Amino acid sequence: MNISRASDYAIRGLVYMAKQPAGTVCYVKDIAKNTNSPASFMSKIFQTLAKSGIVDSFTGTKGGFTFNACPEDITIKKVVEIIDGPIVLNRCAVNKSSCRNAGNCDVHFMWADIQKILTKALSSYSIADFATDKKKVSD
Amino acid sequence: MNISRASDYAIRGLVYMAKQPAGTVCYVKDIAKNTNSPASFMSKIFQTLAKSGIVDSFTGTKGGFTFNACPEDITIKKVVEIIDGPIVLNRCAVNKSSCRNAGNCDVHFMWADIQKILTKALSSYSIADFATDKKKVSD
DNA sequence: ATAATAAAGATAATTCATATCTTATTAAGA
DNA sequence: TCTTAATAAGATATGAATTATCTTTATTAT
Repeated sequence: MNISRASDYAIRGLVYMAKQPAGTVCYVKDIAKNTNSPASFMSKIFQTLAKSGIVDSFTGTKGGFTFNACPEDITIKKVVEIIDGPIVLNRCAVNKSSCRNAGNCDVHFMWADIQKILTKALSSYSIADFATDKKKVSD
Repeated sequence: MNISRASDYAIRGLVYMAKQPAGTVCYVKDIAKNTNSPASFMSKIFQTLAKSGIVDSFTGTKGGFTFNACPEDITIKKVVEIIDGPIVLNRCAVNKSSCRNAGNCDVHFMWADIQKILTKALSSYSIADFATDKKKVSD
């Protein structure tokens, strides 16, 4: 019941990028350093982000990644789904037919309900919410 | 971002028990059969449930497990926490000090917020909600 | 004494998370 | 043009957690 380190790093990495002037080419090395994450792992994560299209990648010297979307449009749900795959709280949450207890599953409705609540919450935040220092909240 | 098989089995097992007359001694064998789950795994799960106190266990012939609480009091959150441990969406969700980016963590507030929403949803359902056939919802 | 049950512990299989290593690509400079 | 350094892409490896299974022991009703 948690997001992966990879999703956490991806979110932090995208927030870092969104804080730079639009169009800035960022190196994994710098993204990793500024987010306290392992560079080699971050590299893998940004490969996945690039495949999804929300960042662009450029290989070779002076290559790197650029943010390829409006930070407002990139919700936390979207990032988590790109990295961890679809959010499925329980295997029977999606549809009853994929459930082992098909046709007689007591809990299907509950998981569908809770999942809806969770995904709504994840959709209510975007990368843009963290891209300015204004947003800081004290403990 | 999902509950474990173990939690799923635990919930189904407890629902099965709650459907029996109060005080009924249930065998793991029967619980497993009626929930389409592996008996040996279910056995382990019920050991954990017994340790937590929400079921009682009796060894020996005619031994088994009894439901040791009001099904209304056993929320889904409680079961998941007994089996999977505390619900922590992201390691920095609990408190900022446990976060690698302590003192400068953009996303702490978000995870604390989403976690609160999720745990509230998990607390809004209890085993009792599924212990009668009245509750059935069509797809 | 026997059979039925759970408890406890050991082990195994599989999957997933978390990386690291090697290769390909490119820009820039010699 | 050739070499080098910097970079991402892709392949591989490690380790931990999940999901079991199996075996032995303890307990108890018959």
